[in-house]
Amino acid sequence: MNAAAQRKVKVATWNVNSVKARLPNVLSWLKEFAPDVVLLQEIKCMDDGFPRLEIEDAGYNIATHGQKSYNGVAILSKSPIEDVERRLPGGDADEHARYMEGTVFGKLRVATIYLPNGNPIGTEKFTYKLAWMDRLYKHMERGLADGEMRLYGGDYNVIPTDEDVYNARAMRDDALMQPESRTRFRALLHLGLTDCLRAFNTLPHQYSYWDYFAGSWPKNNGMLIDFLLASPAAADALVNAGIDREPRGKEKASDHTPVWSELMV
DNA sequence: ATGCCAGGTAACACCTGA
Repeated sequence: MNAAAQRKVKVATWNVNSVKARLPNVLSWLKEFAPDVVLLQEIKCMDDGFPRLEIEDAGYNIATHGQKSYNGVAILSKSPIEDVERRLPGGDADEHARYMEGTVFGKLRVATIYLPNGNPIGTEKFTYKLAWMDRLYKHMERGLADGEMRLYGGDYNVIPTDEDVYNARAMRDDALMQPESRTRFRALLHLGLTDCLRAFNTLPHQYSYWDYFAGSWPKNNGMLIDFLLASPAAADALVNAGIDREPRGKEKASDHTPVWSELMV
């Protein structure tokens, strides 16, 4: 346990599906939910297109790893963001902006992850997903060796079990459900990581994503694909976790909603 | 079985997403 715990820090991960299109939603959520650290995915803009001034005015420091049109990740923090690293090692030809990490509150190492979707299966997209997960495994294995407090948050694009989706049968050929994807996700946990949500909520059918079409949100036809994974030191400091469904019900909502946890740092 | 909606880019159509 962290005997010197001093401050409760609320960390959230949220795939916003374009930070520009979502700016009013993001700003109102930052004000209402008041997270200390936010891990964003799918900002869908380059670094110089990020709405930096508006989010700084809300009280956050910002680090971005942007890309034109697709992907892109960011870290927001009420503390300075130190020692930022923007590449997931091992993919020399990989130009996708899907990973970034930095240190917040002087001691908590956080990563924002936009794991490849991988559909359709049987194509190079699925091969890329699996290779990316293997790279993530190796990087986490190295990172966890120092025993520090780490949180790996993001859109993992994996449905871990059939109880994490509204209709497993309808999704059985989806890349998010394949044994190869699930095995690799479990392998990350077997490194010693704790799924923050599941430390506090073991109910089935807890969702973080709902399709835009076919009335998925009002019918609660969702899936759980966004996670905060804690290193042992961070897991020891956890005090709460959950899913904030409010943003998904707003006008012009992202198809994902924030997953959050609180820990003593 | 299905990208049914949404965003970006570009250009009035196509790509990507999960």
